[in-house]
Amino acid sequence: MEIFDRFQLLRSQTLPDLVEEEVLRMIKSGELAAGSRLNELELSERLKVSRSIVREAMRSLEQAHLVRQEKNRGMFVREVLPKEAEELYQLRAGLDEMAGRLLAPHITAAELDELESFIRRLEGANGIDETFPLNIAFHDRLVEMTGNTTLLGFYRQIINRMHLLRRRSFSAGGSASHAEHRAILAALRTGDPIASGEAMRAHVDHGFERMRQSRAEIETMPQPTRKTRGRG
Amino acid sequence: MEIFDRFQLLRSQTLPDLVEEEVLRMIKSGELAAGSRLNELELSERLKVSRSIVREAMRSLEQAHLVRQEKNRGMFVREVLPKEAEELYQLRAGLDEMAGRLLAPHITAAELDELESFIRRLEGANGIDETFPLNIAFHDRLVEMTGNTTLLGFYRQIINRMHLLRRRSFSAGGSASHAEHRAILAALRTGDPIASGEAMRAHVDHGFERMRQSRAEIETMPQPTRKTRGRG
DNA sequence: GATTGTCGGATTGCCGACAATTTGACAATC
DNA sequence: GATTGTCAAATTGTCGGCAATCCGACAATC
Repeated sequence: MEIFDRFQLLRSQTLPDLVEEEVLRMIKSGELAAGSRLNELELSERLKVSRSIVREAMRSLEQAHLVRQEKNRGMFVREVLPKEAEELYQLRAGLDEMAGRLLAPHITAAELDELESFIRRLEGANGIDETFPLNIAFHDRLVEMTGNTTLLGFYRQIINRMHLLRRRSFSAGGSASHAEHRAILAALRTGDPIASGEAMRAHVDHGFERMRQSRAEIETMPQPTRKTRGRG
Repeated sequence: MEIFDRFQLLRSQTLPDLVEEEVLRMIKSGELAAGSRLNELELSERLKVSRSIVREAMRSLEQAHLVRQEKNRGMFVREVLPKEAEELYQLRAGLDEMAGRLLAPHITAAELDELESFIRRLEGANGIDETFPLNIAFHDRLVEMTGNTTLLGFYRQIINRMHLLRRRSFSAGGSASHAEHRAILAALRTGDPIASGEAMRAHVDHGFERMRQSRAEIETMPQPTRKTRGRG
């Protein structure tokens, strides 16, 4: 690591930042399941920091809607009910449409190549453990290319919240998905904002339908629950 | 206040929540100007709480992009530069367009009346101190009517951040604005999602242009600055 | 006189301790 | 035996204090 990077790190990273990052990682990876309870003392001991640090980190995650605090009762990883899941999809569709509209007019040849490379890797990948992160990265990069960092921030917030959905199918692959990726790329190539936006929106809308299907087939809708996990 | 409300309050409100609320109010009201420094000790003494409480509240506001923390140097009310201002407007335009699309198909007669009442009051109001909060309330209520609480949450986050813009013109009135409100209402009355969405988007886009104009006339673009205000 | 070194007050980063609340178990009462 | 009262362990809410860092002032050096 470059000396300048370390300098920046020491200068900017506080313990609460690191704890927040770690808990976010645990939520994203599924290590911490939706609905599970977070014990302050246990967390602070595991990460070798004081409870104050953990509490600060949790405040941030609460604002991001990833955990919820009940006064005097503790913190819980949030559960996303079907209604909210649909709302998140609607929002993501809106933002992705925006991204397509914004990006199309000024995307470069190099960027088109980069996106195509993502798509090729996605088509070659198999198993959700390979496709899932690649798919996330593809869409993240596409939004990043718009140059609108505020949009990117909101987009990531939505994706983070979508990680709370039980099934990872919210961003899974499949041949239908691959075709849609190609359609997005084709639209961007023409430089048409409207067509690009619509290709993006269609992809998200179809993704929502695929999730509903797979959920309907495999499991019942998740119900709200107060039940906490064992504390061992 | 109802006994049940007080019960709910005691049950849910923590000190950090109250502090966060208060600082948010101060930022919105302009009591705390963008760029100004926040002294932990001073805040904690003024609000009669410990520094830990203030720090927790600030973590939340930081996640909401309303303040920024510099390690060992303090917290500052964020400044929104022109690039970010434009991005916020683009985002708001996107979300408002979404709101129009979502609301149009199922808006009720009572809701149309309510919105019209807002518009009439806006047309009768004068001075930014009257029009500003009314205008905010009108748009907030409209988004709320969509029933998409997740959308409403993101929308409010954007509006909060827009309060950091120096000139309140980001949501000011004017006869042009009034006409656009009428156009939105008319579109919603027809129940057409596309037309309603476009009316909403047009209103925000024009609002952005109005802000740019007034800023170009009156002041130079705000520059990034490290300078802190006096500490008295 | 401009640069560099040193120091002290002010402020933040972090921690451990105490108080308040919750929660489940068990006893008491009808 | 179902309800109510009581208690203790576990956990969270809040606080004040110590250490580390920053920052401006002043002194020293060239």
